[in-house]
Amino acid sequence: MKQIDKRQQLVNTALKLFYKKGIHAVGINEILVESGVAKKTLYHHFTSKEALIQACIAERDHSFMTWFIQKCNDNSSTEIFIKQVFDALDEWINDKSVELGSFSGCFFVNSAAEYSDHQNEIKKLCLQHKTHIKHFFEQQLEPLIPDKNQLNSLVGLLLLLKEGCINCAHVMGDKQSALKAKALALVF
Amino acid sequence: MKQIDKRQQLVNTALKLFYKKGIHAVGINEILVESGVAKKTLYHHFTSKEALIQACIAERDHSFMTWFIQKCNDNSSTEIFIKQVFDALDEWINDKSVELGSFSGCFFVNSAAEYSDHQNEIKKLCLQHKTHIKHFFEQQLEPLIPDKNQLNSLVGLLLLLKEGCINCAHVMGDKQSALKAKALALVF
DNA sequence: CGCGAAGTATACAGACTTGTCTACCTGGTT
DNA sequence: AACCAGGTAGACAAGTCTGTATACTTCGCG
Repeated sequence: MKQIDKRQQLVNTALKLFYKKGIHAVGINEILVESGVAKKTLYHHFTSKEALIQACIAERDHSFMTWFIQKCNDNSSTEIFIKQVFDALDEWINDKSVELGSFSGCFFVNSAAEYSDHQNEIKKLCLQHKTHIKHFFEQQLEPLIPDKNQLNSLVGLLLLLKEGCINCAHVMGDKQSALKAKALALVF
Repeated sequence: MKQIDKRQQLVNTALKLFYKKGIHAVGINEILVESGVAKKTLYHHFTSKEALIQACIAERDHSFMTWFIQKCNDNSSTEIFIKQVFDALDEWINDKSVELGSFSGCFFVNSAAEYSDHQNEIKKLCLQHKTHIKHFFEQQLEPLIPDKNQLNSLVGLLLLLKEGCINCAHVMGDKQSALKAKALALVF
């Protein structure tokens, strides 16, 4: 760690640009200019653009999960938990959570759409993030809902509404979608 | 119209490739080879790649709406209508509707993610498709639900669940998401 | 003091991109 | 019979992309 870790600087800049414009639309030179880092340094830390992309996805997975878990830490009742989940999503959608950057839909959905091959490493990493979310829901709700079937169907509902409101907000511009989703989730 | 309309041939091939791989990932030469059309012919029908992309989005909007409206034509009760909607989505997700091509998520969500500028023509066309869907829902349910508030909240629910199940199926690989969404929608 | 890791700056190779241009072919209409 | 819109094939211009190479600088540590 010299002054500011150049590797981290590259990942942060690349992630910001990839998230905003899409992966294929952003070239390496743009990332270099924006971050103020030399090309040699990039290829010192990463073997290729592909490796940089994978590091960005890992970074986003980590920072998103950290943020989300911290926002939804109270699982004293299902009602409280559900409220936390969609209030957090509402904050994200309406740019009230600085750590996630300007809202531009789900980075993993956007990125997965740019790769067709299901064996592709990037596509697999995107899917992995979604299972992280699912596991988190299951882990938090397990103590509250003893019946396995009931648990699974609530987790399924939450995932469906989460994906739904993120996409309605992104492509339809409905910035209240998370609050609508919350109201629906609370009716069970 | 000579034998087979070359313009249509180009749009069909380009749409298939854009949908599968993403817009930026597909070059014009790939479209030419795949469709067996000469470059001169492409630039005879379209001023640029951008114009071809726009034609593809218009084509997808048209073919998707035609298919969807035909699948959801019975609005004798809200229950029947909701069942039709999610059964149609289930067919699409599980590749039982040939006219939509191999399922790869929502073409409009995928495409919109590749453009950052909200003034971009392509992004606007993607948003337009989503309003077409919304208007269709409103138009079909209006005679069945006299109360405006109730109508709006049901339309909102359907849009949320529709986007949700499409994305869960695409990025999480949950091919039963449409049936789950149907069950939830029917509880109101 | 000197070494080596990490950095800057930039030229360059080689492949790929969009879009233009020339030269030629084909089939229907007047 | 002659014309011409619409087609093929492919070379080419001009630019962009990733990744490599060269030459120089800075800084912490033994």
